[in-house]
Amino acid sequence: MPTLKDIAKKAGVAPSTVSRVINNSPRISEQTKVKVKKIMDELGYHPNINARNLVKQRSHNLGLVIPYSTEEAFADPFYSEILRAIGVLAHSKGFNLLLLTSNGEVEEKKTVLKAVRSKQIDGVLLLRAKKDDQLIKELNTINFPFVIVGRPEAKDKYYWVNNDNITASEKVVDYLIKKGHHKIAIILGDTNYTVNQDRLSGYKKSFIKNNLRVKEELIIQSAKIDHQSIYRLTQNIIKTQPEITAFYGMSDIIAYTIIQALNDLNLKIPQDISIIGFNNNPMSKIISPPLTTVDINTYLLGNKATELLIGVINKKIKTPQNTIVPTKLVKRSSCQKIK
Amino acid sequence: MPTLKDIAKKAGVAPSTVSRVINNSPRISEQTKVKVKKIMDELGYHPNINARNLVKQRSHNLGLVIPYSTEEAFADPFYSEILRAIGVLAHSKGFNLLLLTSNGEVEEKKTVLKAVRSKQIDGVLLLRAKKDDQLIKELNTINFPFVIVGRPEAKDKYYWVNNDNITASEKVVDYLIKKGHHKIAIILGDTNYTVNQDRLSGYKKSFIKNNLRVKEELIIQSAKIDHQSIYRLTQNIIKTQPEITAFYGMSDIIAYTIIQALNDLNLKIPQDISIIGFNNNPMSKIISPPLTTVDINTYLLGNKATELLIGVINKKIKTPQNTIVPTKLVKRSSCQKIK
DNA sequence: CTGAAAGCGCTAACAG
DNA sequence: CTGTTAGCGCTTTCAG
Repeated sequence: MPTLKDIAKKAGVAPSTVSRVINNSPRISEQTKVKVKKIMDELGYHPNINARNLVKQRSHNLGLVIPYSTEEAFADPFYSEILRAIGVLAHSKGFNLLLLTSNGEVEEKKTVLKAVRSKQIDGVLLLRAKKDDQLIKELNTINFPFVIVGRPEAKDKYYWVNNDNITASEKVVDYLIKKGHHKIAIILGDTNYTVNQDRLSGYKKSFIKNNLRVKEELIIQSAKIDHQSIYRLTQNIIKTQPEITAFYGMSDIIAYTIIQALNDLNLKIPQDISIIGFNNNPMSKIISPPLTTVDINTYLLGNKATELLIGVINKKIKTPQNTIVPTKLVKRSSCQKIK
Repeated sequence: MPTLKDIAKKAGVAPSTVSRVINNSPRISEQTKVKVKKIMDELGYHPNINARNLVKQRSHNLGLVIPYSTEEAFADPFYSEILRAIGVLAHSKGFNLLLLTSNGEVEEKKTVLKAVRSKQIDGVLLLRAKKDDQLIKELNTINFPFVIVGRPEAKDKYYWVNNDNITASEKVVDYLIKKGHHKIAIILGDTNYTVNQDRLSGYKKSFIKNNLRVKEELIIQSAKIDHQSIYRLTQNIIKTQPEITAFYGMSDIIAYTIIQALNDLNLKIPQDISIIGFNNNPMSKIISPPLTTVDINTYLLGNKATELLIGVINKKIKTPQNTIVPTKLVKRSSCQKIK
């Protein structure tokens, strides 16, 4: 494998000249540029990226933090989709993606900080925001570029991209209420995640706005959101509170399980009970009945976050800012009017 | 940010000693090791990975090639799941994952080879195998470590991990035939991918073995496997050939769409038509009716492939070999006996 | 426009 | 067991 020096020697120029050709420096004659390029092609030369990173102190890698790879979380198509969006933009801007996987909060922090300190990445994309997030705090104190997909607690201290989950969730419930539903059960995951907090706030806001009482017994929080847990919770609550007319799942994945749990009790959707989800996974239009849900524009979320991060890395963007990606209620046939 | 030299100076030892401490060299006294480590902690030292990579000519990064990020492909939970498996093992062995995304065959090859030649990765994991695969050939001629998840055309030239798709597919069809189905439509994607070739072979083998004629008009191949395409194809074929009693989708994702397309024609699954899929996505047990499918053990597929690749990288494994991961027919309620 | 030379931060002989 | 030293392959002043 030839090095820059080999090229220089063969071309009869100095290494610095070759370097200038590689980096497309303007102060170089067209003639030598062509000559050097030809020899690079001949010898099949490719710059060693580690050498470059070492002197430039820059890796052109973006670190990607996905919630600890529990089976459930990772299986959510939300991550596939946002990964795709991030990948496309990063690639077009000359950045690679480094997946920072881990299986626990402590290990996650370690893994990320190691990549940061060892200069393996130029910035971090955090695909989640939670209460009292140690990783966020640490990255902030060392002043390392990072962007959060989600809402951090300190809204104007960080760079972030998010939906307006509160309003979107409020509209979901407005929609159900307008259809005559008053007993709406909501099932959500760990409220340490701000996304769950916000969607719950929206739920409550709608009730209050519509002069209805928020019934705590209809709010089902569960740290575990695997299939089995949700399945059981759903069946329990519908048995103890058969007056429920609608279920609101905090993600489409959760909604799917709710549907199955109810079907297995011989309840028909939407005739007996209405269901609504959140995220608009590709699957949601396919299942039966097609699921009414909120499109959160996952692709744009990833795209904007990546753009923002690259801006911060390149110091084009210097003050904390955020982008709100619009959402849209997608009405399908899993909800029905109550007489 | 302190460097190795800073540590050496402060500790009053040579740089090489510090290096030995970092690399856990045995020929070093416990005493100095403790002393140096203390100072590393004090100054918050972390080795610069680019410098290390440069001298070691090793990056400890695994390149990951996912089929061109078309919306459809990436949304398949198969990729989330295998990514998780790969991530877990890679991480435990001290490797990071570099996502090599692209949007087209030519660009893909470029992206991967650039990462290879610039020494950014130590090995490549290919999550697909296709006919006349240029990337595979190129990686092979430059003798770069890579492992294929899938069956390459030249079976004993490469390192690969796969299911026995032919046999598994044959058993799928055996199962349907045993239930009395003779008119079984199969819907599959691009047959340039060996996975599709194999699953089709299995389909044919079963028919022949059972002394039934393979009807070409029941084999529906489509390069595009997005929702809309499959939906239309399904409705077309059932209209033109209403004698079909079962559909076999080459992936669960395809099967979901088939179900919807048939439901929309007021056909009941499994009463009117039986459906079977392949892959056993997490969703498949949740939808209604729960889908009969083949569990391909995605996690093990990823795990074995990663293990193999790391073995090749570390030169523990030197001759082409392959692993077959077992599959299992998962019987659920989307298939029914014909009278 | 081009060259010489120093150095990014680390490892690996080789000596001792 | 530890120190000295010469690079790994590239970029970047500084001269010219």
